[in-house]
Amino acid sequence: MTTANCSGNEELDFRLIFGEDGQQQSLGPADLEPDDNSSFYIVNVGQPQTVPNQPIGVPRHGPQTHAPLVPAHRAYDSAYEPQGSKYGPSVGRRAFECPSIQITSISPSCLQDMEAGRGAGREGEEQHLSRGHLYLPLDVAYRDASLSPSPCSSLSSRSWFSDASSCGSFSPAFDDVETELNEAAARFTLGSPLASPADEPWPPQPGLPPLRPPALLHSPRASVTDENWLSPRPPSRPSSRPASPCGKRRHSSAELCHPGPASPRLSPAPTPGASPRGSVTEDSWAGYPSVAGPPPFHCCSSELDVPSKTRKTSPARPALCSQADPAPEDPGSGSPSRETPAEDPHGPKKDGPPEQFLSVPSHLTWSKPKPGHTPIFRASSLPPLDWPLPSQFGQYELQVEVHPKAHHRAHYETEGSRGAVKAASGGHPVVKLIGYNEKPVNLQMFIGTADDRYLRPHAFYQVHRITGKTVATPSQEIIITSTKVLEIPLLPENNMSASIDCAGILKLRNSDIELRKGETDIGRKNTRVRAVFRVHVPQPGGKVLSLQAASIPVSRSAC
DNA sequence: CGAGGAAAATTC
DNA sequence: GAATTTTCCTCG
Repeated sequence: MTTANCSGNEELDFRLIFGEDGQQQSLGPADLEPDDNSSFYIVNVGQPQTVPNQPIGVPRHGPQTHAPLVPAHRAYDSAYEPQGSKYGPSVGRRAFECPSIQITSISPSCLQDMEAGRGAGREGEEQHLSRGHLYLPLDVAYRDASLSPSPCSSLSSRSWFSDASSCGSFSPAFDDVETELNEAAARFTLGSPLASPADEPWPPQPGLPPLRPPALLHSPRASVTDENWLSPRPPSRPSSRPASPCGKRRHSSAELCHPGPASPRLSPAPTPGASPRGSVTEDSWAGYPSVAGPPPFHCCSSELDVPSKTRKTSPARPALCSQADPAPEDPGSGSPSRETPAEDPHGPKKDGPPEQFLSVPSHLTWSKPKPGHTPIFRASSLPPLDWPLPSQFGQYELQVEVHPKAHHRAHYETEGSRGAVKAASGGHPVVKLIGYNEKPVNLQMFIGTADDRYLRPHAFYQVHRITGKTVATPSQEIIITSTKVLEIPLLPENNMSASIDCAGILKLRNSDIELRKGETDIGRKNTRVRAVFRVHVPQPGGKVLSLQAASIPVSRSAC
């Protein structure tokens, strides 16, 4: 059957192959290209693509336009795939909650069954998933078991699957860069909450490899969206402290996006019955259905499965607001990957988010940049935020010229902003793109883990856009696979350099994030973060060169 | 708004 | 009970 071996953290060996006859076949890099004649596919390998950073002024279109706002991070869980899913039906990218590879051998008849089972409870699904399917329930327990809390960088639960290096086996397939890299990722990243099967044609469009039938991808349960963001937060701190920030005098900027009292992003949702967890985490964001309207919050959740561990304080939690700030400024910098609800026709649908399968974190397969890998992507298919990228490639280099101070106190939603991250020198961090000076490009920034082995969006922290007279650098917030990303223009006239004086750090409550379905990291003592910068440099042929640079670790992000 | 500090609440 | 996390208060 399907086998996914994770030997140690360093070595990950995937052997997932099954033919129609049920015989195991070996899967090699070359096998990454789905064969129409074969009925097996690897689903949800990799992460949803983020939208490429396009030159300022150029509106982005793409996968990331869905508007879910959730705390960033977890790219792996963010189901997200190139918009339009031209590669096939969109499967919730979060098809799998845990790292795994699902191989499915689907026959036409089988598809029907599955289709029938779609929408049914898990039980029903399991029935349909027989041979050739590795079915991994999303049960939280599953992840917990593997969870290895590692305070510092949230390697924690994920450490088991380990470092990217472990995925070497798949890497080769992507060595061919621009050619197949994106396609492969797109094809194998089937799960995308954004595009629900319902919206996507099935079978896949002609010419495209058949993908897993919607049924397999669909989770009977609430979509990621519902479960996370939309869910109201469980009341916590019954006692003296009022639950949510609502009653408090201070509100985070996030509130701007939130209609209600709840904080903008993570605050509890007002709607009763919603899931207790709803946090702004990445999961939730990604799953947030695109609603017309800027604020991708979710105020209501259908998710009933409420973790026992909940915070009593806030009745509901506000969803992360991707565009809390419309970012009036820098209109021209159209962010490619903006996940504005309105922009994402394929945004996550409530009905669509598949969560019944454990997803295979992208890092599993592409954790670390490999020497031979070319960080060139199609503009329409940018690498996920947790995808390792080099800081330098050829003549280009993204460099953090001035690093932030080693210490910064992040603010909670319940507090006012604590200002932008500063540099040790007293100024602000400075990032520069070397080797390119042709036209403006967007510099993306998000808060990542301090984990040296696996840099990815931090589950407990989000970048926070600072505005005001003290801020000279224009910026705008976008949400990419549930991670808040700040976009700052790098202009030729400024030597493609930018002073990051507009980025603060928002601390999400541990309880909110940890309760998130699928979340395995723990927040306690996980207080080190890094500012991660990315830039997508336009290349001939509609491709972009993606570079990434991270700052030194910043600790005590929360006080 | 941006900080710094401290009390209150949680966790371990 | 100690360590941490969160929230509340104050001040400039």
